[in-house]
Amino acid sequence: MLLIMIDLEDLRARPDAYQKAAKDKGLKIDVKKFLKLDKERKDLLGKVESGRAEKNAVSKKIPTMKGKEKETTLEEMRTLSISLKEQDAKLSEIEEEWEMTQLELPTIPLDSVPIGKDETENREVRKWGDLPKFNTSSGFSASFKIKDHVKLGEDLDIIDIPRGVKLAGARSYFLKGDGARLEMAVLQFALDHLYKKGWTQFTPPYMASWECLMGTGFFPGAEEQTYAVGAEEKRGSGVEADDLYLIGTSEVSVASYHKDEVLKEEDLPTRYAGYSPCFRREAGTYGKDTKGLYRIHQFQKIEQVVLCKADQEEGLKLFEEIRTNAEEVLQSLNLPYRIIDVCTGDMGKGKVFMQDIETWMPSRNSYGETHSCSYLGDFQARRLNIKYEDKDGNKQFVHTLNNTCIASPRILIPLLEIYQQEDGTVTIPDVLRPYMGGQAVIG
RNA sequence: GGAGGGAUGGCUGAGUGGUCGAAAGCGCACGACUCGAAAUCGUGUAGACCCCUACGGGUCUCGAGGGUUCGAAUCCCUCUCCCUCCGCCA
Repeated sequence: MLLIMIDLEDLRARPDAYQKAAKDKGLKIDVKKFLKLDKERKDLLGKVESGRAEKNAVSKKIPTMKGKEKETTLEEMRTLSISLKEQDAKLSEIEEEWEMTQLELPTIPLDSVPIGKDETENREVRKWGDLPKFNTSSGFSASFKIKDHVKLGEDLDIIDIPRGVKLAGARSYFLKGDGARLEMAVLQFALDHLYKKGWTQFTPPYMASWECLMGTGFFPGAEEQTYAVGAEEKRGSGVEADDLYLIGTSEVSVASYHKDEVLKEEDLPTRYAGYSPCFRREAGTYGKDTKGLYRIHQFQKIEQVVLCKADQEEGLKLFEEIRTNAEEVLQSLNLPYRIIDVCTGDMGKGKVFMQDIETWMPSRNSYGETHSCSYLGDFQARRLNIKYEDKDGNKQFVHTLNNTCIASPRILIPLLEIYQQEDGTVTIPDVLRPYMGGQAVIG
């Protein structure tokens, strides 16, 4: 099955725009070289196809032939067959590279996206909420001794990192008692928030195939970041690996829900809320964010996944919608946050527009990423082969978007640290109390 | 884990080497009939890629990959998935 992951016509029409996008996103892609390969493929394909056409035509006539004519024709056909096979092999070789290169090609970001090489060039858009009073520019200094979430968790016996590490190695943890209950409460609160707005809740598979990881754009690229299941057992001779992978976000499963389907326009946009544990190897992050629950191998997340019409205006409207949903959750919890325009170098090859939400974390004395909102145009839809039929009966690729609604335990960092009291207890935010049997305090 | 059966177009389902990208039925679209509708009749109805201004033409696809053959839905090998029965089990 031939994979076409990009709008080839568009690429052929304006290669410079793609080359610029690649450069801005920091990708080592030579668009000219790809186009050369593309042409090579096309030329050879033409040859191979006309060869096959001839073969097919003659083959059709063979049953009507007799005697010597038949003998010589068969002999000729045997020779033709062999040379066709050689050409086929060469074509496959070219197509393999052609497909692999396509997988690396970027989408073109919106003009409004800041151009920059990494996260240091992301741009703050706006802030919401007042920073907690006990926090000053020098970090913790207040009328009482402030604790970070690790100390709070330890003292309250609601987070147990040492035992997590004992069982499963670095970046593992237990939530315990009210800590575990608080996590469930905040997750359930976020789910209900979406449910009230008509969103459809999903508990998806937590394992997904290579096609899903590739289709959502995580592969190639994030292999090192992904846990594979059954990797040692390669079977078959297909090009696709048939391992399963633990998902790093339910976006992988939920966006793949309609893989290879043609949807009806009136069914769009879909508003899907995926709940799942998320697994990340965090390879290559040794020494980074080693303390506490910020960067860990396993967490839980409610993710918003939207499929919509191939219309940028509508896409951006939905982008606002899903970002607002997340903001509303943070506002209900009264957690200060800011919105960040993610720059080209930090956004990933498939993204067209991306904003992060960062929530204030006293122990870091800074905002820390808690949400990531993305508009991917038809990037995922092409890879996943998800189309819709518009009013005129034309089939088009959908556009996809996604945003975190809430991710835990990272959100527990601001939650515990900001709501801590002088007596060492933690006040439970009003909106979460119904989910904890009316409980008001952890202490 | 043991034993069998299966995978064909939107669906049901025929097809065991060429006349098959594929019967028939259903569904759907258009047309005729009708005041209108139902029924009936007629016509059409997979996708991807390539060539072409267009008309049109070509290649590939019958779960996936490979093989045999001039020629494969059909024969051979490997894999995947689904179903039924038995066992086990949250």
